[in-house]
Amino acid sequence: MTNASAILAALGDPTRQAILDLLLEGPQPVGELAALLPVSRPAVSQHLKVLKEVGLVVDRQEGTRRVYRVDPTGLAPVRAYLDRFWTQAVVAFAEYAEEQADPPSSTESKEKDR
Amino acid sequence: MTNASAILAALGDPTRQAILDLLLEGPQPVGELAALLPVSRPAVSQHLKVLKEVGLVVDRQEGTRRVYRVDPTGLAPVRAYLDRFWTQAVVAFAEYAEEQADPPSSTESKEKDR
DNA sequence: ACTTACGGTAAGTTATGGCTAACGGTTAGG
DNA sequence: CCTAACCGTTAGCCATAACTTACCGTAAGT
Repeated sequence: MTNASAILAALGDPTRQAILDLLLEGPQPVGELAALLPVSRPAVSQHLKVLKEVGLVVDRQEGTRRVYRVDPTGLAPVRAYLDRFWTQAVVAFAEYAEEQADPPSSTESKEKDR
Repeated sequence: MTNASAILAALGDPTRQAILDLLLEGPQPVGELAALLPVSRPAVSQHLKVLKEVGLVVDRQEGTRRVYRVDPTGLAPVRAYLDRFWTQAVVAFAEYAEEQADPPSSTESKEKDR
């Protein structure tokens, strides 16, 4: 499942975010991406390697060029992770709120509520 | 809305991920977090500062201690961003697949399909 | 008032990661 | 077969950010 942490780390870099944004327009070869970005072609290659390792993009040999495209399924782990995170956070907040509104066994009227 | 890129960058660091995971168990003071992590207390403070700036956590003074907890709403921008990303990726893939299955106006039988 | 506990901040060091330049490998085309 | 286009990989440089140590402020407790 390519640990969600690794995917988040990959998504953390702004250049990789830019590459993914470009690939959202459609599949593109490496040279094309490099031409649209303020970094060199090898830099793009390295970023694509990272993105490929975590499963966010897939590549395809096309003649002498290598065309990359985003892999929709690659985002599944992050979505699942964030969903878990979301529900957990809500639960934690609910417990916290309840604990605030309904003090179980503490001095009841020590501090004013409003 | 604290740009989604900034939140993703914050989520990229493994130590911050660990801190957030701990905070999912419930609100905790800084010292408690530092005791559970392989880094010093100031390091935790600095990470909490970053997490707070992007809106992923909120803090609350509690006596001499400062208790942090995750803010569920802080994740909303990332969820929105990833949702957009997801649908875009699916669209891009659909166009790509269609282009593969139904070559519009290219040399039709130049390469073998199967 | 003094002390203790707790945590944010600053300064300095270290390490990680992104970038470029150079090289090599592969594919198509003449 | 030779050349040109395209791209992955390596080595090395450099910037950033993660970490520690030290210091200072604040809030209780005695």
